[in-house]
Amino acid sequence: MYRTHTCGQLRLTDNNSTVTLAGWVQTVRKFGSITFVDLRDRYGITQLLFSEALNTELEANPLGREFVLQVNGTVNERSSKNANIPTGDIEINVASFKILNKSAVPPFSIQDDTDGGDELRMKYRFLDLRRNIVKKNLELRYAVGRSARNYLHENNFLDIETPFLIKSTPEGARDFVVPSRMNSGQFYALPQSPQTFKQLLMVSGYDRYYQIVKCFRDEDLRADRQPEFTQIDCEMCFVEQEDILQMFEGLVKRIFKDVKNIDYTETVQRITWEEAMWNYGNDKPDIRFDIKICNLKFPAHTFPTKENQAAIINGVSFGVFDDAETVVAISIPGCSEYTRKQTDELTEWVKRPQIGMKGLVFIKCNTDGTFKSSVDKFYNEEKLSAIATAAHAKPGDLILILAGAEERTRKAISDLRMYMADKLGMRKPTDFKLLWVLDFPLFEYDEEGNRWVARHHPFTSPKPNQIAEMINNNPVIENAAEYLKHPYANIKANAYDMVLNGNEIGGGSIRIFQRELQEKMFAALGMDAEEQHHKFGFLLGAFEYGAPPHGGIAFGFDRLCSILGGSESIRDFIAFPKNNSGRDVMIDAPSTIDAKQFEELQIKLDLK
RNA sequence: GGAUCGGUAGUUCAGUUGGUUAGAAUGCUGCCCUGUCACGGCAGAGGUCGCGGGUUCGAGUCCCGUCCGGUCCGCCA
Repeated sequence: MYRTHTCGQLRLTDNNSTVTLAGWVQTVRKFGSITFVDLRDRYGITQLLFSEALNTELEANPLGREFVLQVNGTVNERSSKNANIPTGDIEINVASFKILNKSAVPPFSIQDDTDGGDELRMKYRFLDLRRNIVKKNLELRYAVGRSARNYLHENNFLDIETPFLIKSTPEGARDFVVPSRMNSGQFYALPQSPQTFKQLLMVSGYDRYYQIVKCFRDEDLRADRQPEFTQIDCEMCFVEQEDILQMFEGLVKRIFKDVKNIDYTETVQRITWEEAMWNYGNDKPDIRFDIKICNLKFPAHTFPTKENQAAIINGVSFGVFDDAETVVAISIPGCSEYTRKQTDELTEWVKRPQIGMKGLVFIKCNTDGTFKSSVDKFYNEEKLSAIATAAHAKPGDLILILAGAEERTRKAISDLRMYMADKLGMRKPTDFKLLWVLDFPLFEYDEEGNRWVARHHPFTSPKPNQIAEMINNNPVIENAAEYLKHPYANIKANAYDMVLNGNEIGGGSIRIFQRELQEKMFAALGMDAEEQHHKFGFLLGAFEYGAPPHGGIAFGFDRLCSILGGSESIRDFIAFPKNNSGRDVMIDAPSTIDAKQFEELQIKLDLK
């Protein structure tokens, strides 16, 4: 037997018992003829005492960091206790020991505050995973998965596996492709999601399906994006949007309870996509802090249901605003005393190429009720006061105003809003605020191809009252400049995103289940009948055989874990992640394959 | 495809206006130490300054190219 207890197990109540422990040497502290060793395993650290009697043997078999050690000895109460660790009251008085394996000196320290950089930690990920902090993240991941499975199981969902080797249908993201040896010249694709399979399962009558499943997308990476990632993928029959929202609000609340012991009892807020863009400039707003955009001016077509406040800024000859398509403002609480240096810094920030603004207008709403702005030359006290009122600014606030082209400016004010909130500590990682974003546009206009593309995916149904509008209109865009006047531009999707603290953690839709509508959708995306048949004939065919109304949702499992764990990066919640260029630096993948493999695949490499 | 920051000892980093023998901390090695737990003390080893080219009397430092890594934009139905 290698061990009787783990290194996190023994307490004062075990005093005087004889035990055997096995683990890794964390540290060796030598004091002349006695030596302390911290022995570590997954469960904790236990201090070992090698007394004088073992000194000779220890000198003949010196211990180093990360050696695998087995010891036999007696549990003793310590003379000086360590309150920082659960086993701190006791130590093992070692009677005999055995080095089970030696270790090379690790290239970085195996501690919470390691001296290792990211690159090194990834190269030696198997050592990095020994660190408590990474282990905690993987434990959290397991807890989230287990909680989700319990909830879905209790609600009668069935976990069904779907294939990884499937057909390439590059509608959205690029597919990873896999050559087939037995089908020369042909390729499988790895699934971007099990979308069509779960819909076919609905046709088969498995009315509640889920799967915690790997998905693959051959796109560029980010801190929160990996080429292979995991989704909690769900689908249900005989449901409307409201049923889905209820069910999966419940799932996330359950995860909060099980994993973070948070009672998220309030109803999850809901806003439309249009409101999100209007108020936050973003379709996944962080609503933990109450800063909303004031629209001083914007193109009338952008948010047709709202009126803008252009009257306030008009009437003076200020070219920056007059020439801009959009003028937007946010009011930052308590920042009216910003110095010239601080406002200059903000101006520099919005002028960075990634934000791309030409400048920043600010109005300081002084606590004495006066105003001081960077546009005093153009706007008198009365005008500034009107702007402040429109922006819901209070005395002591700092109003930041951006002007420019609609899309860029709206994104910039959204980024600025987040930047200021970060700066002011308004985005606490321990606060959690959920939000449903509803009523997305069904289509987006692709300028390059002068055609419609599906905003969510081509299986998403339009709002029920707009189905006729979709079927009865010709999707062809005849006047590219006025594409917004096309009936399709106003069709809303029966789709929903769940947003947590400014991150999209899940998204889904009620699906199309009628063949005619699905064909119309494919046609709208520019697919002729032949292409439809080639790519999605199996689905259209299945819709002929009693397809029930259905819908679903998929949650980004890695991202959800990282947010619950309070981290920006999903990499620390994945045991073996890829780096920024999609490489696994530990096993050095991807790599070339040998000539024999090419031969078997009947593939000749001809790199450009 | 693009922007930006970085690459100096095993590791994390500093390195001034281009100027003597490139430093610190930590780790590592050796010696000392019977109550430490970030143990302590003394001594020591350890460097192709990512790579290639250029400017210069002289380059870690300036310029060009390139490779690698981080972050972001595009992209991610």
